[in-house]
Amino acid sequence: MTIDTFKGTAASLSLDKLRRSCGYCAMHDVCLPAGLDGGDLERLDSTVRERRPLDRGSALFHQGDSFTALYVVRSGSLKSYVEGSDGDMQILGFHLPGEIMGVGGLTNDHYPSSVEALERSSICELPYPQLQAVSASMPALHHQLIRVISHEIVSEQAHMVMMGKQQAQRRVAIFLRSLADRYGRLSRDPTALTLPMSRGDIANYLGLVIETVSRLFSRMEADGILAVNRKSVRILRRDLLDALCGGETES
Amino acid sequence: MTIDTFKGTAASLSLDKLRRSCGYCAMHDVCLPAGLDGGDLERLDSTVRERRPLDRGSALFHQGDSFTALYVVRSGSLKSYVEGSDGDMQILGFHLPGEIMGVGGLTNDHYPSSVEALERSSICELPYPQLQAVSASMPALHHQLIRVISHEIVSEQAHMVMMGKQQAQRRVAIFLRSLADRYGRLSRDPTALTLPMSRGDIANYLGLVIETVSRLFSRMEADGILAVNRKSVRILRRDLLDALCGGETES
DNA sequence: CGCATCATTGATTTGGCTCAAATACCGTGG
DNA sequence: CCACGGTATTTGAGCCAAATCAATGATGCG
Repeated sequence: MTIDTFKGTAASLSLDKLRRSCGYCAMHDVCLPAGLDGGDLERLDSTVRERRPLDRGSALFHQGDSFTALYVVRSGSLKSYVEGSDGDMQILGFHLPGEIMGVGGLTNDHYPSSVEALERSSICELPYPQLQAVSASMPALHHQLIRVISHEIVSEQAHMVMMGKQQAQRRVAIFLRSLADRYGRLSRDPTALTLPMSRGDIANYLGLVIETVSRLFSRMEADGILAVNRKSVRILRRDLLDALCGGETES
Repeated sequence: MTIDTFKGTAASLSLDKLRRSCGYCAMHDVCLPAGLDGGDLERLDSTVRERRPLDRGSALFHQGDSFTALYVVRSGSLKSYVEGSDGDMQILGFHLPGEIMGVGGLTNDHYPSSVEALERSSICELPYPQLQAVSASMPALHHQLIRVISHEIVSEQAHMVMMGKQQAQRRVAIFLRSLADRYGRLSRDPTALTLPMSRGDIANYLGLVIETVSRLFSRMEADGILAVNRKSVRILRRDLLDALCGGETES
């Protein structure tokens, strides 16, 4: 392997570590380290731990667990949600590679929501004490952390706009567009979506019922906007999709 | 004045300044400086500027303005909202004394929402470059800032739960309870609310129409839960109000 | 005092929910 | 490989909570 030529010794372990490092991660520039340079990147790397992959349906943490770390999706996808005492749940968001999870826990000592894998997913763990220690002497990381947290706020606000008064079809359209754009940023084909979440999850997230989502998928397919097949959705007419989204700005 | 005994000279200016300082501010322990000790507090103070009061209806900043500062309500109240290109607006939140505004701007260089005074209000301005400089050498402030931003996320999530699938009456009940609790934290009477915002603002914020809010106020009055008179709302039966809110946790 | 805005109340409509059923899909075990 | 049971999804019919439409009443301001 060519990598060995400049990082010669102690083969498998260090190679493995390198492969897992932020600098070589495919998410590099859409993730927390975006904008950090070499030295800083290494110091951040030293605080990142990789957890063993989560299987579909298993939890990264639960609402009420004590806050210990922030997490970033490395691969796969997850959902975060809160559960009321009466057992109803509300999905707050879906997390794709490069996206951060657990920021709600920073303000208390407990996570205010749960996060669960939608498919087998790998996760980078950033134990908060270490992250704090490192960022104390690294203004760029510190600022980047604040930016990432603030970005969460803006995304949530976009979601609130959608939940506020938009029609069901527009909600679905905005959801698909947002997903397509996030796929695009990950250099995946933004017209060929593979929805990792169930119809029920989508409906819950959008404040609709499952039947409505299903009907709207069918309708948009009949209108030639989508080709829907189970979990795979192909966007045939992005222009029409955008039209359905109306004048709203997207996340 | 007793204050002069330990901060003797240069009468009016420094007294004025003192009166405006975080240490003497009534919001002290519900605001950004909560938990900071003497020395740190003074250094924070040096970055705080007080803007001249905003009149009802005037804007603190507009969506799209370039980001320069965070703001904290000192007195009065404000609303933040976004406007779609088609002119529709969605209110994202109301801001009472001690609460922070503008955090959405941290992730971009522009504020993603507008903020407007609901009544004559005074505001503390925290120019971000200075705040950044000061917090770089003050881990406690830095952490506090992150906590405050994270708190915004959690509040928004609570709002999303409400917007998700709650009945209209529950939304109104949760809104009133949240306001009452925030009044309480400000040591105001949490049973005697003075709503600084219009019915239209409330309706918009809750994802309802104005008529529905009006009807529900009337209904809750008929049920003996509230006494409503224009902008003043007295909570007569907090227990019944809580019951309407259901098993949901509040912000 | 008169105008303009805000709020309340009533009548009617409707988008999305609920209830109900059929269909497709998936993993499992024979 | 195929049959089977369970789950997820789609589709249909009717209903309901809240929206819309329409006045009327109250408040505050110039």
